[in-house]
Amino acid sequence: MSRYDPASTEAKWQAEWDAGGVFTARRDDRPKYYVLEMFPYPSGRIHMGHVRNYTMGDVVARYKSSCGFSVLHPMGWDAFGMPAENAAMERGGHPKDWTYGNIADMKEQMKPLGLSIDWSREFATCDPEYYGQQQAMFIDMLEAGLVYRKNAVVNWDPVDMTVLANEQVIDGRGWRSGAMVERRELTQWFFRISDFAGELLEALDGLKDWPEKVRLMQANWIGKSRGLQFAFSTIGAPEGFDRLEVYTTRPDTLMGASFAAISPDHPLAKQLESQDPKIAEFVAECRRVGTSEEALEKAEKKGMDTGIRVRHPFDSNWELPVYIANFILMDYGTGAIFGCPAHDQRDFEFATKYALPIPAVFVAEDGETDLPFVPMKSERVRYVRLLAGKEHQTGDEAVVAAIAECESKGIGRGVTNYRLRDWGLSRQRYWGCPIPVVHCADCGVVPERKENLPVRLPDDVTFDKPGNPLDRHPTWRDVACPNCNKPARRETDTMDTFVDSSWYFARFTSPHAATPTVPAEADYWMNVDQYIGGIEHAILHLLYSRFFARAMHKTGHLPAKAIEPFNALFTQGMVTHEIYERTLQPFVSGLLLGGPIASGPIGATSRPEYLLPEDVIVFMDGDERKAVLREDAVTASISDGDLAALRQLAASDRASGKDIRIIPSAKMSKSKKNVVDPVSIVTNFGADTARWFILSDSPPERDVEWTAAGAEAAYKHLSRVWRLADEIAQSKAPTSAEDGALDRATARAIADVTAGIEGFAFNKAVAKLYEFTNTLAKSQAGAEAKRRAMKVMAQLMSPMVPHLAEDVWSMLGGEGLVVRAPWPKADPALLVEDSVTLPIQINGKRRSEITVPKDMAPAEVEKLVLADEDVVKHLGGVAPKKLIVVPGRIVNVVV
RNA sequence: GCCCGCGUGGUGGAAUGGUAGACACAGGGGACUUAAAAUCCCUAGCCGCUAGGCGUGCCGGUUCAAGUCCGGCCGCGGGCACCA
Repeated sequence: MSRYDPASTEAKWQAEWDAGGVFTARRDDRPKYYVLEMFPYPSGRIHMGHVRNYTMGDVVARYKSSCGFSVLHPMGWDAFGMPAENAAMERGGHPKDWTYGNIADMKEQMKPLGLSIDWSREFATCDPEYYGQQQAMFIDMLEAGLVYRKNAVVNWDPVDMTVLANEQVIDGRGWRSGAMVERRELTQWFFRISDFAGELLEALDGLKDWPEKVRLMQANWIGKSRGLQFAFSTIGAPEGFDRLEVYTTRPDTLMGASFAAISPDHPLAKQLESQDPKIAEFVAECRRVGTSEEALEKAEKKGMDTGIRVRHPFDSNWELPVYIANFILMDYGTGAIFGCPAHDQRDFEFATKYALPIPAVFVAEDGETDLPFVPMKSERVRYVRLLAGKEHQTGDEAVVAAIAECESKGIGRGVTNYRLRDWGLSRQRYWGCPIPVVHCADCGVVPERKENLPVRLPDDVTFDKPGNPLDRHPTWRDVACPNCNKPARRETDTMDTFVDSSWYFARFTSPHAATPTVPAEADYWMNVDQYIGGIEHAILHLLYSRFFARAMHKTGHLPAKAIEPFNALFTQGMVTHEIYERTLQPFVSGLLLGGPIASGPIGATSRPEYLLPEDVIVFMDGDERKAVLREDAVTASISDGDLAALRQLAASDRASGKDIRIIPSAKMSKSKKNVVDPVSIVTNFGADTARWFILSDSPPERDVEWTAAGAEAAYKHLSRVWRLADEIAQSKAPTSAEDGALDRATARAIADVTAGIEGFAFNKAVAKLYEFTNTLAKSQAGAEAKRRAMKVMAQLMSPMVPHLAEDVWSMLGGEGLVVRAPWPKADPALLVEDSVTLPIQINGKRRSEITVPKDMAPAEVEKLVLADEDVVKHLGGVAPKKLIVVPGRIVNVVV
């Protein structure tokens, strides 16, 4: 072989690794290291986001393996979910066939990437072997009181007669029927995650190796608040509603109360609804908004006076109206609030809209009172009545004082509240894990017997009409009660797919066991030492997994040490690409009369058309980047490099209105066609090029833009390393005076690349490898010194570009496979520099520099600085006021 | 609407509060070649002939010293509980 040829060598090395069982995880006496990337949904095609995710995990896995750890690096499939059902509805076929077909396709696409995955542990969440164990745990959790049933609202499509996911509701309408969506109550299963709210919040402090922002997002999501819960006494309310409980985080603003408001889902609202058609109409209108918080918050704030009044707790003569308002959430607090327009933006808008008073809470000595959102002129501001005479202080203190005062007067009590709601897991869909219970007229809800698990999804279902096919499958649905054996109905709801992904990491420790986990295996492998995935999972998936680990511990499926299952978390950025768009001309029959079309699109029927990156040629026209259709260039026999011809083609496109616009980079998406298929990159350049490019340039946590130029540059660099290794392997140069310098550069490279990998700064590790390559290529050292350096290069590159590393290693006669070689260590003696160059600033501006021995005393440095020619020139005879010497870093002369 | 993050040359980015722009892409110049590709070398933030000045989204502050810390804006992105 005389040139870099990934097409032939990559497959060869992969076969050698497989044959040697290099990546099979083993429980032994080495310390273990568990690396996990968030497992993929089997959509059918891998995309660059997957490549980035798995490459990062692979770097860590291979690096840790070289460092002497017994590494677990598994892969599986998050295989239940709506897309499979949608595919069945649109194209026919069965979700199962679609899903397993996609898994096979994706695995085939992933294999050539050369990932160090232990494929013997692979599973899909839709395997009965997996979801059967999930059902067993559900039953355990039911017995442990961690699951319960209650009513909850869903999006209901009244035309299709089916439940819709939030993403299937578009502008308040069902995505297929177009009908206005309604909210409807169903009895559903819930996990008691809110019981763990305090614990899940406090434990965040211990997650030192999680990104700060993820911990903050979770803390905000859990939303701990301290407030006052108290009851208004009501006037004119229906029987049983003589008190109205409200919760407020701002009891100090109680004197600013203007109205009370309840959620449309509040029991009082429901009671009124049945009595008053006008209220019924309003509540129905409120329910036409979707269930998502975003939809509720963005909707126009509306309310309706119920006619009921409540007495202010501080003054029984002070009456407040009770509204039903569409922005009050039933799930938070008591589903009822008091409105304080002077101190809450939303309440202010509401009060303004319905002409309600805006009472003051504070008063200044000169009589100035607080107006909504206008800073007060007076500095000393005191509360009115409640907390009377107290100066207005920071929020927390005032709240604590207000709660104390209210409690002392017998008005309510201080309570701690959480925003976190229980996790509703019921889904009215087929392609999910069946909830293993049976509904019996006599016995109620009865769990399925464990020996009957798994409750398998039936295969004979159709998707020709909307709704859940399990509901209309009598032989599956109608069963005998496991308790009394009388005819009963199986639960037809399935579990939220988040349940599947909340414990898969634990299942990987014993993927095919007859119990959910095996103690010895879970003890050895848990926790996940490094978890890697997208920031979009920062809240839900990670919070649910943290809850599930606790629930699994309570039910005996995980050891206590695993209740925080992910020791370290890394959230990677997205892969983006620029977008190529042009205006698709409407089809015009006949001749376009009247000569050339002047400019621009024709009429209103023009619409944008997106083009795949592979179908365009991008080039520079002066300072401007332009693009033409590759097919047009080929037709006109224009080569990629013929700029003049490309410019001319672009100009003629422009004249005819079919010029291609380049839109700045955005997340790769099918609809915008700005996707690059990893398979074609691997086919054309090899896996190592894809891996090298995706690791270079951008920091892993940030978005990376895929560019063809960048991919080619990566390939060129790898080719250069290959040639350099080839050259060095054949070199017979004698030892030289430069050998020592190269050894020092090698030590530096080991230290820097190791630091880059350890710190999850792969882009910096890559940059250091570029530097090391440049140094080695220029070095005049002897053959032996160069071979030493090049072998270290192979080892340092091995986690990132493992195939090329094996090539280089074998060319230089390295022993065995580099994948099995221990990570190189830098000789500390070679890392020490004896002298240091200090920049000299005068008033913060760099004017000169001096090179001094590393440990020179600051006083000595000062003398040299003041004697420096440039310093003397700049000072112009003026004595400096101050001289700051930061040893080893910088000198600043202040005049 | 609420919560979170990000903003540095033409581009991706580097920089324990201490020389802003490492490394790379694209660009410019050169060598090699009949020519091209490939490869190698040099160059390069902006303004200025130079001296020098200006520069990390904008405005202000702290400091001997600010991309980095603090306050206020602007712009872009992610999440919002039935998408995975």
